[in-house]
Amino acid sequence: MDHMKKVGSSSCNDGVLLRMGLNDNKAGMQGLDKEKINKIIMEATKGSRFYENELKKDQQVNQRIEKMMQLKEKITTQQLLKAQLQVDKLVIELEQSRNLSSTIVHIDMDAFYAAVEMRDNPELKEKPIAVGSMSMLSTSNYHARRFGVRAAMPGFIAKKLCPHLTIVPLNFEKYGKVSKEVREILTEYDPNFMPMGLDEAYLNITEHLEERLNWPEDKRRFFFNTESATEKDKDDINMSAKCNEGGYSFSPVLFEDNTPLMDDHPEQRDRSVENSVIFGTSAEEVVKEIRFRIEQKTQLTASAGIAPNTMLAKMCSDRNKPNGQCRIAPERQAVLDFLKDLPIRKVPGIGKVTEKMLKALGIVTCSELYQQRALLSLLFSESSWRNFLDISLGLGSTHLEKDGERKSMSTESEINTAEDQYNLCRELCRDLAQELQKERLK
DNA sequence: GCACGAAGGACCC
DNA sequence: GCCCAGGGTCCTTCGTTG
Repeated sequence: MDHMKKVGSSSCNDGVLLRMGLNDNKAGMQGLDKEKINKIIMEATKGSRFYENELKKDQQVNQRIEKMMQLKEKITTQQLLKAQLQVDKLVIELEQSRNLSSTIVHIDMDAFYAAVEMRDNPELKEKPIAVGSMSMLSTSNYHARRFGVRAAMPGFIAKKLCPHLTIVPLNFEKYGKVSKEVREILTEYDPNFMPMGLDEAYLNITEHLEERLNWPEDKRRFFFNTESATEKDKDDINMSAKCNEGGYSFSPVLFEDNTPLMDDHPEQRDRSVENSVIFGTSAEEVVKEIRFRIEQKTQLTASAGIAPNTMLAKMCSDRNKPNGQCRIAPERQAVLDFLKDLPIRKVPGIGKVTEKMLKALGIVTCSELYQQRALLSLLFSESSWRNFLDISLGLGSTHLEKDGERKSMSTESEINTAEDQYNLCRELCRDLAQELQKERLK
């Protein structure tokens, strides 16, 4: 009962702070004076309608937690043991179906809107800027993040945190154009890649990797745009090649101090061998190549994650932001090592509510999520606890599904030949098999 | 009691 | 001085209906 009261009473401050206060989950936001920032945010927000609403929502979450804790008190040792057996049986099945054969890449453009605006207006480069309006910001650059300014923060509060912040209005038309340029590159590596908004995408490069093994060097050679960019970029490429360690690898951060690649004289572009770089055949090399090409084409940097499934790839791309990449090797142990001390809040799909509910059960990291699997199966809905189990085992989807594709036949205009029909049937059967497996043959 | 769909919440960008 | 978006997916809950 004691901890229950704690949840209820401490919530007034902590809970609302958790809701409204700085979320330093984002890249470029570590080691800030959180207390000072939170004080400014709270002072600016207190008494507003928004604040009252957040207070109400926080109380609702507390009630949910209280209910959950009451339920937990009633669970007997026997029930828990039984649940443990059942869940562990499922764990064995899930382990057997673990698929490490796909190479999934998550590409994430660094501070996308802000980076585009900085590129197009060099005056903004050294300043803290955010893109959006006084009422809502969509993103901020890394200078601004040092002040605690981040996406989904109202501009007027950001101005209090950083009085000399420049707020640039949104220009979706421009971002759409840049996004298209990036997609043109991505489609060469996976024609079925899955864009997520303007600044993110998932690719399945499994097939590309196979084909690439037989490619001559020239097909893997790319040219630098200008002289000025050459030396530095070459160094960066070489350095990143050396930065491989254990299960995952990192490339150095070169965002803040990176000179932009100005393509002032394309006609003078030197396309000699010295001005080129050859990428290897590994997944890391492919992703370095993609990021290199994106930067050469758009003057913008991207971060990337390489892993056996989409969930891991996404978390991985977050590891070494900005302008970095990270790989989880396709081995069970590498996956589990990556997850070991990872806070559950880093997992896509776990937001502040779920975080708070799990924290009340003493669960903060993914390994704790695994340790409490039996309890979770008794407290949460089937789909929730199964999702928790997938997360703690590092399981996720290994094939990409494009919106609308497969789900509806009417949009398929290219089913002409018998071969098309055969292929479609095969795909549908494979999907059905996967879904049945997912549903445990319900 | 079940199936179904609407409504609302959590989460994402 | 301005005073916390909008659009999407997925899941849960709840009311309606036969």
